[in-house]
This record gives sequence, structure tokens and C-alpha cells, in this order.
Amino acid sequence: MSSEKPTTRTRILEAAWRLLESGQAEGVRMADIAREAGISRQAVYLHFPTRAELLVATTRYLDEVKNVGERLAASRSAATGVERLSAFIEAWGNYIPEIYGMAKALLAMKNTDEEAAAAWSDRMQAVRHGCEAAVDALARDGTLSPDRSAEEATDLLWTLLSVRNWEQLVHDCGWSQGHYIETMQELARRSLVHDPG
Amino acid sequence: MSSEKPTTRTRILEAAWRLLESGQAEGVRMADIAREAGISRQAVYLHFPTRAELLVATTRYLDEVKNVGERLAASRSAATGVERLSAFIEAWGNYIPEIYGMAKALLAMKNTDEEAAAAWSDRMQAVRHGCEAAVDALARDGTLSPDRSAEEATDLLWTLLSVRNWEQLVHDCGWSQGHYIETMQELARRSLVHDPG
DNA sequence: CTTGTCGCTTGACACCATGTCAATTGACAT
DNA sequence: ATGTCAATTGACATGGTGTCAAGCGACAAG
Repeated sequence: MSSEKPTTRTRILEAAWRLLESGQAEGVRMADIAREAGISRQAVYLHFPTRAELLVATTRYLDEVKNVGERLAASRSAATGVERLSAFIEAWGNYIPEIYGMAKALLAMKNTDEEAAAAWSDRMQAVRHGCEAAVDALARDGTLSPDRSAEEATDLLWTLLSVRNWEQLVHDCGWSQGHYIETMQELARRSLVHDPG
Repeated sequence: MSSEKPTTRTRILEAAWRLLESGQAEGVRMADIAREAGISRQAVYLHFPTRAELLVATTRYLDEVKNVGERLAASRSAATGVERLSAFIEAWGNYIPEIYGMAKALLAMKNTDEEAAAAWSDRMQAVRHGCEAAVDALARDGTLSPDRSAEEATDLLWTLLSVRNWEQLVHDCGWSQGHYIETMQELARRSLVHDPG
């Protein structure tokens, strides 16, 4: 029942995803997406009023298909705050490369498009909540570094785990994904956890 | 002799700077800059062939006027590696807000314009060299964290001190400039320095 | 005083991507 | 047959960048 008849809408979303995923985020025009989906440029506008809304919808589609929620299950079920922190970093850190194409496109639109900015901010707030939950777990254990408030710690962790930082370390500096994850885990531990051991 | 007759070129650069500095980085068009400089739009093109080259020139002009080199003098003359690290973070961290308008505009163009990307990368490499020098000073003192190579440490420090991270903490999270500096210094110490204390 | 040229102006225009509009086609249902 | 729905075709408006050509005023040199 699932792969019977992909609707045009879905074909557009998958086309957008495919193009964005494979580099050149900035070069993806409405006409390109239409061609990739095998329909006319105007047909795209019948389904999505603006480029921004198409990108936003693609983001949601990705989240649905990739099931972000499930990914974070491990981090929620961790026994201690420290373990939870590490699990969260691993889960989110490994999700970044999968959404990187999308993220880049959305990030680029953020400058000019109000809605794209709102959409991105929305996604990032979700990540921030994950950070907050991890920090709260530390606080409950009494392992949160004493010279940092929960909010500050959340801000810091959230910033540390930004897509931009991932991009810089993995793409620009050539770090492996594994090394990125390990280093972020260690960095978070050293900067947020009291007496990290 | 200095403020006798500002050349048109200089007036363009100052106009661009003024507009970029005061927010709305994305909304600064060639026509706006021309109007601000009190000349015709086409005159701008007589001095700068493209928008990208104008932005790049403005960046260089800013660096010249603000004299970045001098700012880092304090960090170079620090006695210990740890002091040097802190001084460098303070110097660069306090420079960021002054170039933020420019940076934002250049960063936005990076996606589409080859030359803007190159110019930005160039500026950031300069910052990276500063990071490298600080890390090397730690290594010479024997205070560089043993489980990190000099290059890794440089990558990490450089990423930590990115304009994007400053933007997120100070703008999005509402941190004060002072708090940003202190936290970055502490974070760098905790993650790069062996037995920080 | 004329001639040249330099820096700038004016205005028209090409280009390109987004988004709009209107008329048309083809499939499917009733 | 008729209606409707999704999609097509092609024309067009908009907004910003960058190009081009003609003209103009000031200043220098013959």
C-alpha cells in the first residue's frame, strides 16, 4: 500500500530531497526540482506556493521518513545524566550528515526569507530541547558543573552541537564522523560535568 | 592630509561599511550603497566590478582602519601559553562584533559567489593561524592537553571561536559580550589545557 | 580657445530566478 | 455529454545584478 502510487506531491518532495542531498544546495532551483520530479515547473507551484514552503515541507518529510523521534530513544532511556548526554550527542551528531543538504539550503534562505528563518529556528529549538533535557538529567544527578546555570549549560551545549560546527570540523577540517562525535562528547563532558571522570 | 579629499572609492567603502554595520546585512543592495555614498549606482561599478568584490574590498578596508594586527599584540607578548590563549580569545572575541555586519553579508554570499567564499575563507584562515599560534605556545609550555594533537586542538579552538558561535550565543541566547569572552576562555582552557587550574 | 580626457551621470537594456495568470488538454467519474 | 481535477504551455510581472552608450562638466596642455 505504501509504494503503490506516489502522489505528485511526494514525488516533488523526494526530488527536492535527492537534489539537496547531493551537494550544490544553492544551485537547486524550482525548475530543477520540477525536472527531477518529471513534471512542469508550474505544477510544483500547484503544490507549494513558494520555494521556502517547499523546503520546509521537505524538512518535515525527511523527519517523518527518518524518524528522528526514534533516534533519540536511546538517549532518553540512559541511566545516568552523563550517559544521557553522550547518547544524545551521538544520536544528534549522527543525524546531522543525513539532513545536511537540507540544512544548508534552509540556512541559506534564512537570510532573505522570513518563513525559512522561522522553519529553521523551529527545528533548532527542537534540538535545544534535547540539549535542555540532557542538562536537566545532569542537574538531577548533581553532576552538572557548579559554575554554570542550567540555561547557560543548555546554550553552550546547543551551540557546540550546531550544524555549522559539524560542517566546519567534518567538512573543512576533514575530521571523521566518529572523531567528531567522540570529541564533542568529551568536550561536553569537560565543560558541563562536575568532576568528569 | 588624511581627511582632505575622500576619494569616491573611499566614500563607497565607507558607505558600504556604514550600511552593513547597521543591521539588515541582506538588504544592502548596490543601489543603496550608491545612494548612501551620494553617487549614481553605475559609478559604483566604475570602481568595483561586482558586488562580491566590493564586499571583499570593504573587508580589507575595515581591517586596515581597525588595525587587526595591533589588536593581537597583547596575545603575542603573553608570558605563558595559557595567558596567550586567553588574550587571543579576548582580542578576537572583541573584534567579532565590530565586523559582524560585514561578516554576515560575506557569509551570505559565500553560498553563491565563488569569490566571496574565497575571501571569507581567507579571513578565517588568518584567524586559524592565530589559533595555531596559541596552541603552539601551549605545546611549548608542555601544557597542551596530552590527548589532543596540535592540529586537532587548533581545529577545535578555531571552531569554538567562529563568528557563527558568537552570533548564536550573543544574539540568539542573549549572552553579554563579557560573558561570551569569559566562557570561551574557560571552555578553551578546559578542553585544550592539561590540568587547567 | 580648442582639444582631450577623466570621472561621473542618465537611461536603456539583458539576464536570471521567483512567482502569477489564463487558456488548454486529458483522464476519470457520473 | 458534462463536470471536474491535475497538469501543461506559454506569456508576463518583479526585483536585483551587471552592461552599454551617449553625454556632460571640470581641468590640463597644446
